[in-house]
Amino acid sequence: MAGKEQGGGGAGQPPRAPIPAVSTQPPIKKLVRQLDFTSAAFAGNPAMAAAAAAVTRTMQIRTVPVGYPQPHQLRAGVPMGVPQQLQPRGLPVMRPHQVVHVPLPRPAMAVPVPQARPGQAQPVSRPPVAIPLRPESPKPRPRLYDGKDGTPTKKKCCNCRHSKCLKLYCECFASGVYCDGCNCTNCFNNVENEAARREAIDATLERNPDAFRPKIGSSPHANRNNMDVAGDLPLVGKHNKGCHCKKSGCLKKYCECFQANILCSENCKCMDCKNFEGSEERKHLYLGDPKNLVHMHQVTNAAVNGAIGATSLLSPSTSRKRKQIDPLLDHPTKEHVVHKNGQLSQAIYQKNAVAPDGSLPISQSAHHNMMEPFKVTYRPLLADIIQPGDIRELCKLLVTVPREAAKAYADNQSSPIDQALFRSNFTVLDCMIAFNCKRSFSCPF
DNA sequence: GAGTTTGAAACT
DNA sequence: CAGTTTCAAACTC
Repeated sequence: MAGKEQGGGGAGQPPRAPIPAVSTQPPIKKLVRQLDFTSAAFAGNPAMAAAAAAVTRTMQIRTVPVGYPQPHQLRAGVPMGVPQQLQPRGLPVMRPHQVVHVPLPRPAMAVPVPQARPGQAQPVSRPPVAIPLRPESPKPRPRLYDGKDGTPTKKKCCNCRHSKCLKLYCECFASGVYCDGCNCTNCFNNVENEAARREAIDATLERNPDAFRPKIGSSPHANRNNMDVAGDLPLVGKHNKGCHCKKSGCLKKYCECFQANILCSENCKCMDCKNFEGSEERKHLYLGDPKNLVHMHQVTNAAVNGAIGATSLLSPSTSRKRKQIDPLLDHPTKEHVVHKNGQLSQAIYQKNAVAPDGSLPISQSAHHNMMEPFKVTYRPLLADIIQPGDIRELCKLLVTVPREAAKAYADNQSSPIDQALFRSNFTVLDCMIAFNCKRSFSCPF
């Protein structure tokens, strides 16, 4: 009701507290020993330097810290919304290009950020995440599925008529952006109506503290290696609330899961769902329309790059939705399937496994009350980018060039320590390569 | 572009 | 929490 929506405390608020100290991103965590491919050891060998640089880039990709969206994903550095634990009644605040440490309940995505108010304690129980605030508008939270071609696009224009663009019906409002150039009527989602907007935000948050959070969160079960059978694509994250589709089969954009290019999960309460791993309908949908494949690739690229949340890249995911229990595995509840801490035993991983039909490895999850145990497979992050042939070429390069370089280096009277370091670097590197070559590559070092 | 369908959000 | 209504996007023609 309108009265209820007016209930917030927007007007007359005390001045906002200053934004916490400008942050810098924490140092990138090194997952493996960082190899110094830029060292002088390669200075005289362009080919080697190039190969080393390529490997270094690969390693850097792997070492993007969890919870840090890429800069382009932070176009949605939105000042609207959320961390209720921090700011139950948070309001949008625009500050020019500032970065704020914000405790996030879920370390996955760029989340609209309310600014702290004076007198409100800043909980410290959650790791801070740097989120830039921008001056002009609340920018939308990352939407991975904006463009019809899958390209993450600038925000949509709404066509609201009755909601004043102050309800979640309005995509702009829901995304945390002012309406700008929209086709809406009687719009209150603008600077001129900031007070009303604040109240609406308050009311919305009152109804649902997570209202402005990304709907597609990083699933604790999400698996970066979860590849789509039909589209040969990773399907990361899952809808936090799940969809409730009845007629669309979850294969139309009415379905928020489908729209976000994720599979329905156990969170969903949909009927006649066809948006699950292995679904023939879904497979045909994508295979039949190359544009959809492009869409999925583009969306996926954004997701893998962190828009959905890096954590989704690190843990197994729910990707397959099934409504029957695997008779071979009689787990009565999902708790038996999904570990409480979202982790799965390493034992159930099958590295580089391939589905029986020759398709890419699939991950499985369950649905609703009828769960199927995970049979998660593992795939390297770049498995579909770097092909085995590429690896072999790289291996050749890394075998031959270093030998020559090592010889030249040794001949150049380098110190034993330098030589040892030089060799040790390639031992680690070679192990990585050998792993990616499915152990078909014998380490020459 | 108008009308219909759909499902999320809002409401009771 | 479940059922109903409202709403706007997605879809169809």
